Amino acid sequence: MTDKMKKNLLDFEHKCRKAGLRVTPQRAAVYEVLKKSTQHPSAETVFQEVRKVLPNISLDTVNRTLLTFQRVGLAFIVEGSGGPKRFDANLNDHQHFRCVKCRQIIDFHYRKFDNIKLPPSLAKKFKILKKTVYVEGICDGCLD
Amino acid sequence: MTDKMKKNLLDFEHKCRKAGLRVTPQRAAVYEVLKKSTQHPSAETVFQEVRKVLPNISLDTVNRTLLTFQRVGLAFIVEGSGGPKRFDANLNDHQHFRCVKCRQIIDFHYRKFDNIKLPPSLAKKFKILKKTVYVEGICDGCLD
DNA sequence: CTCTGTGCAAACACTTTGCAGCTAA
DNA sequence: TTAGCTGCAAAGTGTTTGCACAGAG
Repeated sequence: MTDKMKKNLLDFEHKCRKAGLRVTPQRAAVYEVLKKSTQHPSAETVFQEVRKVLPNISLDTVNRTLLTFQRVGLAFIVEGSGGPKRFDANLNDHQHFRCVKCRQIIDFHYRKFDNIKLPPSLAKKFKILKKTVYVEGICDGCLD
Repeated sequence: MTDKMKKNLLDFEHKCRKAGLRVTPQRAAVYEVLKKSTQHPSAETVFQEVRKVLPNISLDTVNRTLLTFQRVGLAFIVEGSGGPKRFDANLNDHQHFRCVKCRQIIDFHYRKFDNIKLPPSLAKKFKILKKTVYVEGICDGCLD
């Protein structure tokens, strides 16, 4: 085990205790993989990777661990992922607000967001098809 | 049938022909529902609604119709929806670029995006938890 | 020792595919 | 007439849940 891994483990243990979670080899391994990854992996991808270290871990554990991490703030779920596809016939320029409670998506339109300037490095490297501002929160109906 | 519905139907027929699609009652009904909705419905939600007009339509047809609409540009799939959950342990400020071909998500960080100002009407009405810029396109690896 | 976390299996939700019959053009 | 579309059924992918046992505290 490298020094860096030891340090990460200590850091992880501290974060777990703060959240009232038990420190298990499975959780440590999942956290290691997630920290190292820059690809925003799905549960399946994390599972494949963690298996190299803990061959007996189950996909369910990975799933639950990731959800637990998200619950206590050790990880995020990438905006909008999971759940069914959502469709939109509004072809006009607009932005989306998503309520994390009722999963409703509410359109809004703010003129200043219509022509966002991307960093040149990005615009040069990739073919850009769509750029928008995405907002997440709790809607008025769910606030009560 | 109201005048507005007639007009929409004509508009829809025109768009279909331009895309080389046949005009079927199912497609017209799905399009009607999607146009009217401001909620970015899932296939299931559209299905429930369309059923009131065409009781015999199947969920599969709704699914395929929505995908067809997206293919020919009559509708969009809301960013990131569908597919498995994606996780992220990067707690620092950053933005996401998603490749529509390989579904990879690439982080980028542009300082100007760190403190986006939302329209006051939105900030007043909802509890905002997260705001970010979201970019979709084709990554360098998929461009060849 | 106790109670949380894990692994397994089954159920569930959403999507996709293959095929036979129907229908818009 | 005929290519494209629909409905049904089955299979595929991803997620969730219930339960018995194991292991962290």
